[in-house]
Amino acid sequence: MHGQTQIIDFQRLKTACSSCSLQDLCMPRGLTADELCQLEALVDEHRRIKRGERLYATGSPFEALYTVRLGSLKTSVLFEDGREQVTGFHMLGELIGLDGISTDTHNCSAYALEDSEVCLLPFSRLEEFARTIPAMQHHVHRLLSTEIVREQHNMLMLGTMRAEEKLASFLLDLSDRYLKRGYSASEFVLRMTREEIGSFLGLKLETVSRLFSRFQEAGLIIAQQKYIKLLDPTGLRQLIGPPD
Amino acid sequence: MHGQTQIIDFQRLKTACSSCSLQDLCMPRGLTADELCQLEALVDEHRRIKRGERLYATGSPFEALYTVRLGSLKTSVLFEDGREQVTGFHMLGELIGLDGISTDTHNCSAYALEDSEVCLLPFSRLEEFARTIPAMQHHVHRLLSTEIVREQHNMLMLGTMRAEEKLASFLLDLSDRYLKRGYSASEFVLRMTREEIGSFLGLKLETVSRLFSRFQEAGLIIAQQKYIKLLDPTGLRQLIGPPD
DNA sequence: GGTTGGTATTGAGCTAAGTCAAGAATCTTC
DNA sequence: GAAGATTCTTGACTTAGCTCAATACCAACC
Repeated sequence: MHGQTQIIDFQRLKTACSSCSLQDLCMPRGLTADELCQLEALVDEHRRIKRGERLYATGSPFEALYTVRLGSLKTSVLFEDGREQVTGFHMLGELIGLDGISTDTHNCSAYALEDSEVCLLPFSRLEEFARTIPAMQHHVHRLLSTEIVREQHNMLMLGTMRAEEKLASFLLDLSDRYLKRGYSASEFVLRMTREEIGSFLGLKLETVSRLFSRFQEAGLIIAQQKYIKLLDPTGLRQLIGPPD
Repeated sequence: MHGQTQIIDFQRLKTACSSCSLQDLCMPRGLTADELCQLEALVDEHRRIKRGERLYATGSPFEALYTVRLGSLKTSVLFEDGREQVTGFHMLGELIGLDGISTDTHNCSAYALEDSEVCLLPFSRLEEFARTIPAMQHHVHRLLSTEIVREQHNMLMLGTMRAEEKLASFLLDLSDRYLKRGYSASEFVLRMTREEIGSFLGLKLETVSRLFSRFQEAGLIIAQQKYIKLLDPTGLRQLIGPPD
């Protein structure tokens, strides 16, 4: 079993960053061939995570960042009394684990929403690399800062939006991200449950479910369980705004 | 007027990082004297902001980070339709502006809550510095990551807490931060309005006001407008948890 | 291929927090 | 130090979203 994993990992190593279709998503543009080569040496492993399995847990030692290579994950923070807040859903090319740098310990947990695969970037090596290549250094700073901005948007969403607006912007955001990855922007299959969507949006699962139904009645979407089709993205966009 | 400002700034420059009481708060431990000296060269200016004035605006070009040297600030993100979400209140020694790295443009705005003063750290120079001193590089990464973790906590708060819990943890957090700065943990004057607290917590100002009154009736605090005294921090802490 | 357990939908009723509004306290400024 | 402008408090009422509960759907796995 372990032996087989080794073999698979070794094969995957050959399809490294330079030939990876997600290169643009997770790595900076404008690296020289030589620099790209060094970058490849950085990614020392791929890891497979089965649906529902955990990639890392809150409190576990931080060693590496991960980029989603296949599938999708969620990250969530836990409160002492068991309450959970999903802090993000992550798809192809997206980077996770940045919160671990702070204390050398992961500050959230990451779970696979479906069978997934991630690239592993040992952070100390990334730091070394960044020291020698300014473009890479700046890229790391940008990645961290972009995560801060993303979370600020989530705070805006959680703090100021009504349920309807939250779900509409959630769907539009997903749609956008699928589009950027070459998938259909109007038709997709959700990888997360109503409860996870609810947790992310600060709503209860029943509310999420009811809203899906309401959006469907209004002719904005088709929602059959996890299957979603956006019929009227403009209409969805118009939902976001002052109640009026 | 401008001349005078120049003189004052020049005087302040002399009380640079090496003799600044906030050194531990905003800069990494374990720099050599020489490194500290280089660090000082980095901070090229102090800036005074009067109460209510803006330090930087969303969309303005990002050039520098700022550390609070005196007073306090708030940062907030704005939604197209005018809704505002306060993303943080920042006091002595705290660093702001990290969200600007992402797009070379500020992604939130910063306003002084009282007459304040900040140290200005030009980011490109900080990057240069970080390239030569690994401890500094790691410190920058940590700062960014810590901001991510802070925002994750805010998301947890916004998404999962009841009004009562939000305000209790807000007060306890403030108390903590005052304590770390050598002020009283149990008695302080709020620098922000009920509306700003509400925006930060995802509540309306009336709700905040009512909660202050309720906490006071319950003997947990004394709240006379901006003056706050925590009578029973343990009681406040017990408010946070499942409704029971 | 039927059983089981997780997931989703929908309804009825409740409640925490919001809205609107009026008045009090405090700060600002001339 | 009086007038005006903010900010804060409190009350009465409304409502969006929650809770509880029952049923339906779907996927996984003997």
